Amino acid sequence: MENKKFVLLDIDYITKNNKAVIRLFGKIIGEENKGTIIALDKNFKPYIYVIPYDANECINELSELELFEVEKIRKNDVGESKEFLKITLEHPQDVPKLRKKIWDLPSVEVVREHDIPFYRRYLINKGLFPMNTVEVQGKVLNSNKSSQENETCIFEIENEPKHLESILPELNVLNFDIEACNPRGMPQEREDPINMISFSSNQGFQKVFSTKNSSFDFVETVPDERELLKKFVETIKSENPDLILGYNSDGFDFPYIKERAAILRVPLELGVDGTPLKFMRRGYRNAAVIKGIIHIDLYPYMRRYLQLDRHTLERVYKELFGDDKVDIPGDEIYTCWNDDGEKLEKLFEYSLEDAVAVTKIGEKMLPLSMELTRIVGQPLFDVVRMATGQQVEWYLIRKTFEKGDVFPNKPSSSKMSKRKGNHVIGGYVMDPVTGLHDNIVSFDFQSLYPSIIISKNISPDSLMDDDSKENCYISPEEGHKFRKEPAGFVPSVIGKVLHDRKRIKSKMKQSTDPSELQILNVQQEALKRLANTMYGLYNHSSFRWYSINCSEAITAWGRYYIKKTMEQSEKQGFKPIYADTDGFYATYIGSLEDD
DNA sequence: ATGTGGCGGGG
DNA sequence: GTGTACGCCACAT
Repeated sequence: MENKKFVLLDIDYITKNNKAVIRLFGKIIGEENKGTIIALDKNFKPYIYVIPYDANECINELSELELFEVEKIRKNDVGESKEFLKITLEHPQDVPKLRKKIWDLPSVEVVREHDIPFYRRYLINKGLFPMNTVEVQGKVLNSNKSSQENETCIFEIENEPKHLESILPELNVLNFDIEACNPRGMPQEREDPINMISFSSNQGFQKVFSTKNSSFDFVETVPDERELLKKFVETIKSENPDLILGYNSDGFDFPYIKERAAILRVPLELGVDGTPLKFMRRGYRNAAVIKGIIHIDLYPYMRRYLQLDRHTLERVYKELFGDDKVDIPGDEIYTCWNDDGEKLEKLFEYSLEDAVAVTKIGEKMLPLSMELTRIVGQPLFDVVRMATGQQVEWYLIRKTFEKGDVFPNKPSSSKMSKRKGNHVIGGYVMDPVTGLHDNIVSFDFQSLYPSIIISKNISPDSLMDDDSKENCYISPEEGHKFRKEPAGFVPSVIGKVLHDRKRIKSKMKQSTDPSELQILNVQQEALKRLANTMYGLYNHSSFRWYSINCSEAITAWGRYYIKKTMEQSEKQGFKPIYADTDGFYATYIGSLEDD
């Protein structure tokens, strides 16, 4: 038996002897023996829940199917205690195969928790958090070749989670960029070769591989494109990064490399387990996947984080760092490449600068996402590609599991389009009084909606549908009612998030260490993002905890409070001149009464 | 006003 | 892979 401690980078499962085996990819830190590790667990089985009309009849009907185990269990379903059947299956792929059959049984009302990818289920149920340290017991493989049989690990989480600041510097981040060109526009992967591949890492590694010569010593010349691609593979192997970053690498660099490598028959066995680069469809875009290395495309990421008119690498770089980087307009790259003097040299510089810019943007932006990863509890690869709403949803799913409850299903597409037809009145807006104003004062509610959710206990599980008017909060206008006790699921989660944030902010006041301050600031920003996203989700058609009543109640109370505050301010001698949702501006015209 | 289609970004 | 998810603007109806 070995004991190993490592940072959990990634997770998946493979099938061995018809059984699912979870693989945890990690990086050993804080020891001399740094390195990649793959830990295996074959003792975890998929399961789903069923709400039966009649439990015994249902067990009877289920016995026709080949299921591993069926068990009666009482659980809370959005505040309501119900009898469930927990059905354990042999293999994750049995779930999509059998759930429809099970759902169609006469004694089954509904199937629940049937759409959770196996690795996510594992992270949640084992209480594991990617980008945090994990301790495992058992036989453990070092990377390369996973041919050994019957490995088992028993997992234990470290009691004291490591601080991000002690993990971040240990991670090796490799950044890259490719150059190709075409006289008529965008290079075509079928005809135009790759001319350069640039690398830059957070450890100071900088190199450009090219099929042309240069006087720069950061350029290494190779005889042909085949060798260039081999260098690409070799560099990733020798640098052994934990993360690989690019800019539009999901949509351009990796697909281009894959196509060129296929044409030139260069194997792209980049994964730490030796598997090739592959693409996964994730919603409307593809994501390039290298097993065991976290690939992050900063382009879609920056689009979500920065509200800009354009998101070119140049534009984003200027926004973050204020200064311009060397830029060559797209249509001049062909001319530069076919010049053999100064212009070609400039292209080498530009190419490396792009990789360096990616390094710098990564260093600035990644701590926030790593922090979110450690809160949300899903892999960094997934978290950086998720909309905030999805991050919140996975966070709530984990919280539901921790509470011991069953979470809601995703809505069917018909339910979703029905929801889309519902419209909720937004925040109160008062058109500005035109003209120049003196003595302007601004009034702001600090996180108005999260506060309302907590103080009025607005949650699907505390929503009342009976006629009683006892012990509840009644919303203005529509008159939705929320039980005062017990604390609802969403309010208590938001409450915890805001409480954690408060704790971090007070820690910030005591700290003077700039690097600690920076990390703490990132943490509180991550928590703020989560808290501020939650209210709007009640009105998102695909949200598992969707509730039009909750949504209406929040904005109704919001309008009520801002109007009331405006009235109060008028009594104190202020004249509101503009209001929007959670704050207003007013001019001071003096006390109305003499005193 | 509402529906559908295309695009971003990469060289 | 226990999958299939963006958000905005242009343009047409």
